[in-house]
Amino acid sequence: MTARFEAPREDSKIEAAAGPMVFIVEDDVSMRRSLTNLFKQVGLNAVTFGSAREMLQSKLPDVVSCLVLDVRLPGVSGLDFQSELAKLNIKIPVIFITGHGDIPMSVRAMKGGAVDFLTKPFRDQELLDAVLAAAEQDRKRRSAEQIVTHLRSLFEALSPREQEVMKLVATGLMNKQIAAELGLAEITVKIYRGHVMKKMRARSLAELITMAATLGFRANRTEQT
Amino acid sequence: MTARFEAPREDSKIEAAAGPMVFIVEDDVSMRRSLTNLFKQVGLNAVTFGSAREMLQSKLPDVVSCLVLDVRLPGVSGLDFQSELAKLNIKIPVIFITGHGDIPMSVRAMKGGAVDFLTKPFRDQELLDAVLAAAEQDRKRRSAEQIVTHLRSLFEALSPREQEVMKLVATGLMNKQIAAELGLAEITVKIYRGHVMKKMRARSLAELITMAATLGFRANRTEQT
DNA sequence: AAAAGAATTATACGAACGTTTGGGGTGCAC
DNA sequence: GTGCACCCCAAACGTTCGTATAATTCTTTT
Repeated sequence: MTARFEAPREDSKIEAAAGPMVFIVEDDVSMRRSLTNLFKQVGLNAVTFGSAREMLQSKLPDVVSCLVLDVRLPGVSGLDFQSELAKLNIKIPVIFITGHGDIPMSVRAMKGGAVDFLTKPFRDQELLDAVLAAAEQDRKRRSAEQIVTHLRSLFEALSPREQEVMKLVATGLMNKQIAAELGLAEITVKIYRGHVMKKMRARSLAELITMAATLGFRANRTEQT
Repeated sequence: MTARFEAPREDSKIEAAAGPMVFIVEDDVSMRRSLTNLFKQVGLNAVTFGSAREMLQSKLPDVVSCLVLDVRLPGVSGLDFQSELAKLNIKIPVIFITGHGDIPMSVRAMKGGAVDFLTKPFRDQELLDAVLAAAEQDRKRRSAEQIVTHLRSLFEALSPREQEVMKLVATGLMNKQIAAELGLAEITVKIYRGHVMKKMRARSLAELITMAATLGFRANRTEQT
């Protein structure tokens, strides 16, 4: 092991993508500070906001993250903010903390998909456990979502005809039937089908069917509702 | 609106399979009675138990149902009972009711998958709404489960060799490759494959692949964990 | 205007699939 | 021991699939 050049360790501009991020929406300044300290101590990247609006206005980085949210906030309440995030299709896992909670509040939060609902005072470890669980949940969701996003982009790169053919192939129709359905010659369908396999990078019909299923094309009447 | 004959309302022997059933586990006798009355009034079939053990000992009918569960019970607590049901793989939706609840309790219940957590006193309508939602949830779960159960029974009716072939077909292998994998002649694989299609009642490869996916056979590395 | 890509079809051929017909053998249950 | 299910294979034939070659038309991009 001779001494050699290595990539510098202090390139703090890259580390943004390192660990999970924790967003904190909390109006109480001292609480905010203590939360931030807690997270920094265990190496978590924490970013704080004083209100829901503040957080919505800043553009959130696209990394594994979770949200520690106070229920009682100036302006929109934490619970309403949770609904709002859902409506905006922002799927960040939420951990509520509150000093003045009640049961209906916690139930509403949990129904809304919250990871946890902690009442002050709580032990640091409780919050950290919740944050870690939330981050893990977000990581899984992202990795699943990334797959369908990738597939969708491949699919959208298909020509319209190719897309139609792919859908019908996934339905289980034969080339002949697809041709009839689309008013084409069978040979044409075969060619588009070949394009589909190449462009979707499917190495077998089984893979293509699986992709189609992932994209939400239903093959048969296996399930509904 | 002329008077006309209608199906008789009193055929109580058939109605067992009619609507959803509501199980009630509650030790307080007067509460039990009032709950029963409430459900009867809206045409729901209610069955009560005084404790968790009582309910576990009676054999539950296999119909759409839900469980209204008091948190504070003699013997096992409602929350422990919920865990126990999960461990026993009994997936009945649970609605908690309690007179002496706190937030950690409700959070644990909701994390455990409870549909709702109501504190006494609650409005009748609140409980009814929860029960209806729970029943609907159970109905969906059952209909989904029934499909995989059916598929599994078809799959298990295959001979061992046929099962192996089906798995490999679902993987996207060609007959030739399957033959090599299993040390068979290609023609043999073709024949088993034909059996698989018939016995699984698949009318196309696409359907078979979908079935295999439903049964949990993964085709490619599309997703994990 | 030329290039590029889409949509479309034809002819042709080889590979893969599916089924039928007709055999072999084993092992178990009645 | 006869029947039955499973296991295994072959020859043969027809169908379906996949791809290559080649061509026409249209639209869009450069």
